[in-house]
Amino acid sequence: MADNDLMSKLMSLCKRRGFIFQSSEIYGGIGGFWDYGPLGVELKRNLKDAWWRDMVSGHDDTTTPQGAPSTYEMVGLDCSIIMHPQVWKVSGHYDLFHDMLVDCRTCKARFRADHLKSGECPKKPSKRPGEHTECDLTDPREFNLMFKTHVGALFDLASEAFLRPETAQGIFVNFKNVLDTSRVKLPFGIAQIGKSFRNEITPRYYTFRSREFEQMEIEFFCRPDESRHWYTYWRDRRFAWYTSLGLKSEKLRLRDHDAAELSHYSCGTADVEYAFPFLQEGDFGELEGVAHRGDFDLRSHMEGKLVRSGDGFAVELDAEGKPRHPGSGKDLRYFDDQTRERFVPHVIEPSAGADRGTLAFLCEAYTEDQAPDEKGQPQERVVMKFHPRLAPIKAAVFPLVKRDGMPDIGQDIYRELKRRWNVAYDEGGSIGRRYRRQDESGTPFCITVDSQTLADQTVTVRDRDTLEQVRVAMKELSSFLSEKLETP
RNA sequence: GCGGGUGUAGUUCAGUGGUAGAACGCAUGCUUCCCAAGCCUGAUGUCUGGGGUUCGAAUCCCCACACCCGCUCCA
Repeated sequence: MADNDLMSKLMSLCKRRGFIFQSSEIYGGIGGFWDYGPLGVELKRNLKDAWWRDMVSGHDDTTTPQGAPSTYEMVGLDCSIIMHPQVWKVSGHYDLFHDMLVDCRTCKARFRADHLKSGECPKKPSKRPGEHTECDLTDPREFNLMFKTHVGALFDLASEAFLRPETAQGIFVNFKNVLDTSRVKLPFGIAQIGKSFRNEITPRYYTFRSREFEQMEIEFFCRPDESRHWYTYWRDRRFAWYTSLGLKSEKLRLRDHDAAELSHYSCGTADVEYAFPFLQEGDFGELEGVAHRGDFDLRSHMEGKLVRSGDGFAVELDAEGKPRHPGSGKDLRYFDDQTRERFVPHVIEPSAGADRGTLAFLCEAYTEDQAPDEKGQPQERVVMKFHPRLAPIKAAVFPLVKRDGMPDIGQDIYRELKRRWNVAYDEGGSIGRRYRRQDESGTPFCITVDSQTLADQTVTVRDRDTLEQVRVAMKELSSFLSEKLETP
């Protein structure tokens, strides 16, 4: 049984507190698109920043990470959303995402229009679609899972272009540029964070399956004979990343795809999956796919669109024996100056959904527990237990009361801390109310100026999860928070 | 894409043809020395949208849209 109760409560909190809004809400909304509010944008940005820091800018390319075959390098990239249409023809997305389909109104089956003569109607005895008397086929309709647009003011076929359905291709088509300009040597990774667009038939599950979404992707290039080892390294490393940010391991799982499930390009894929509350008990939803893509992508962009052929891949040919979708013809091979070999590197692709990650951390953070009221009676409390690195607001500063100069001291502290972190200042309402407000925002620490502050320049720091308070000298606050917030 | 449900204040909801409501939240001020307190004052509604029926529609009818649920799909 899915936990719909939890999901409704989380969704109303996200609206109430400004994490997530429906896109274009005042006009009735638009299906499959979502906006992040003031707290949501901080949360999602923190997630992306943590990813970029942990995978890219903080990467140490002089030390072999645990579990890795060797040291490696890592660089970043930021590619355009609209690319040359040939990219999508060669990558296979155009053919896969762009079909004329026929639906049967009776049996609800869907067929490719060009497969009607070879397809099989699900009704028994087996016949071709349309051959049963009850069959009620629609006209062929265009299904385009890529968003189409036009480049330039002229709307004709030649100007047709697509919003990218994945960020990966931008990395592959820039492979040579990066090689030629950054001095990287194999093995190395190219990372990118950016928006992608898929015209999903059924957007569903809050922000989980959206039509516009953000990906955090690495294309990791390595020698073919080391690729298996790198695949397991990345698979395990990426799984561990989520637990390090607070997803409980029993709600996470790493699932290897079986052969039938593998994508057209992949010779090995594992998903990092999370037990979202909107799914049935025992079901998991994908946060990230880690795929072994072999040399499929670089080869495609050299030779043309590939199709499976025996155990490997071959360029798909048209009726005249020419490539159906020709590649760039550019040599995208890597030259190893130690071994004097020239070859197409293999690719390991850890591809994470930033919105799905954000949603998983929201679900994980939502907690109801008990906190005492002013009379000491336990009251229900809603608290978002974000990992400190992800928390939208890192600390809040309160004067206990609005007199005796406490607001001035509180504002001084606020201004000092604001130089390093996103910090809130609040003097409205009772102290308990202000604590609870920050609990729903997921703020890990609340700093309160009280009468003792006036005497000895210490403040109380209240812990979001334990409710415990410690006294800290004002001048130690910055280093105190630094240790609490930035120690992994 | 199919079927079911829902749509009223920021949130949760009441309102069944006759003046748009409650609680919480928010804002304001007083009080308050540590966990949603008390009191003051106040703001906030395209009743999802569009059509129709009616003297009159949040309420009845039709059409759309959005979200939730179950199938289907997930390259």
